[in-house]
Amino acid sequence: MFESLPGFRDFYPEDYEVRQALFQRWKNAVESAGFVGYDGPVLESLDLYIEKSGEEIVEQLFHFVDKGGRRVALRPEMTPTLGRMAGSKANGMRKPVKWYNIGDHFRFERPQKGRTRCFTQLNVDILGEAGVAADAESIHTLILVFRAFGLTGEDFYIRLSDRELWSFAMDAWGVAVDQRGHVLSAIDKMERMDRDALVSWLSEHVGELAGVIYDDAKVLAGIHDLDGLIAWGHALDLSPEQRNALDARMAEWRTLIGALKDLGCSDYVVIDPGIVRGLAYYTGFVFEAFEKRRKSRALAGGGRYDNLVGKLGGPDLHAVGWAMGDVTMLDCLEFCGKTPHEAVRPKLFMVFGDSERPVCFADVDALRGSGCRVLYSYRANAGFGKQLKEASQCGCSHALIYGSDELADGEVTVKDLGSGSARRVKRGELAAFIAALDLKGS
RNA sequence: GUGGCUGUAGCUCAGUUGGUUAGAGCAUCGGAUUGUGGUUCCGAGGGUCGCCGGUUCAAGUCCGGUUAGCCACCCCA
Repeated sequence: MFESLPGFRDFYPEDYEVRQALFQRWKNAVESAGFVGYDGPVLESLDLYIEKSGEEIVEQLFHFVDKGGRRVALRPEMTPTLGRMAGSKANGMRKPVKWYNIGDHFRFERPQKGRTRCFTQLNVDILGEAGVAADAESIHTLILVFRAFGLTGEDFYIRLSDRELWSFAMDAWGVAVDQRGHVLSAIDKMERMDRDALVSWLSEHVGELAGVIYDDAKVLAGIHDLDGLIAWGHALDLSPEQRNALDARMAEWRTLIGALKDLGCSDYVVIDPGIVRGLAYYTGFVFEAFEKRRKSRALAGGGRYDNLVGKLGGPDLHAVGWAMGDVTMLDCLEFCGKTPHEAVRPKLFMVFGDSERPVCFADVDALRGSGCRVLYSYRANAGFGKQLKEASQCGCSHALIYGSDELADGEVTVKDLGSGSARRVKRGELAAFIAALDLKGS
């Protein structure tokens, strides 16, 4: 027998049902915030990704040369496609643009916990708004998504940071522009590496500044409140122009935190400059969501990327957005006992004798036509007992019994397979009766 | 890319210092059960013991390689 490729998953019905329920709640939650869906190609030009992340990422992509000689790649993330699509129509679109996508992404890496080679992501982005109103709504929407699964502040939290703060810090330290990426990745590693190892790694790029940077960065990363950030800013050694810019940024911080508070996000958001995110294209506020009771991969991550669309050749377009993966999210929901399931609908099983078959089949057609789920046995001349057994095994909620007694009165017996209770219903009223059944599901 | 652990039925797993024809539970299928299911009982099907090679009279068991899965590292969209 063939097996699935490494890192690719089969979804048998039990898993498929959960997966669809996940997508449904994603969709409902983000649409409630006014986002509309879009999609793009799964296969894109390899250069689209190289443009954004550099040649070295090629080794992590599923890429090949197509029969037309084009270098192409399966999409590893949605943002470049979004940037390309939005960029080409940006001038004609009413702002803000609020789009979401649920789609498969591919990454050729070694599979492990929370990571596969094909994963589904929810991407939620706001384009065309420079102000922090967009950042606030982006974060609020992320929280809406978590809450749509019944998760609370006991289950998850969001760490909020700002790359601009780090830029001011690097101004004060005197870090050269072309070394700033290294400093950011050093900050990203601070939680995992000790001082000696990190300082020695960082000193290869910034020389003897490394020790000062590490110690100052540790201070900033340890600040978790707005007043602390402002006080930290006051102590920075900056030029008058930079001072004005920092003051303006702190005002934006204040606005953002205020908006998040008013939107009911305070219980979930914690200021945490230690988050910087690995991607090169982020420019401002960045955030990541984590489980609260367990160490795990980030459940979602995002931030502002104001330069990406322009870099891809489009007009300058402000942007903020985030992505959430299906693998880590389902893992989290299972841990929290909140695995989603689709709404329970009545599932009917037709039970009939051979001579009642024509009448029964007419109702099968009619009920299916009105949207009911209707099953029946393929077995010929099976007794009512056999058919009811099959009904139970199929997970049906109700059996519709077409017996000669019932049909003589123009009725059928509707039997609730959960409680065992039964009642007669006129054939003509079946669809309405079924529609009125209220099944309590999870 | 590096390392650790693990591969026996659809699933979860037994399988003794190497020794007849590799087992159990669950699941599946059939029957008991021809107008009322779930329970119970009986029966059946289902295996290249991941794969290749080696040692041995003899390998599911020991050795080497390989492959896959899980986990950690690396890296992170």
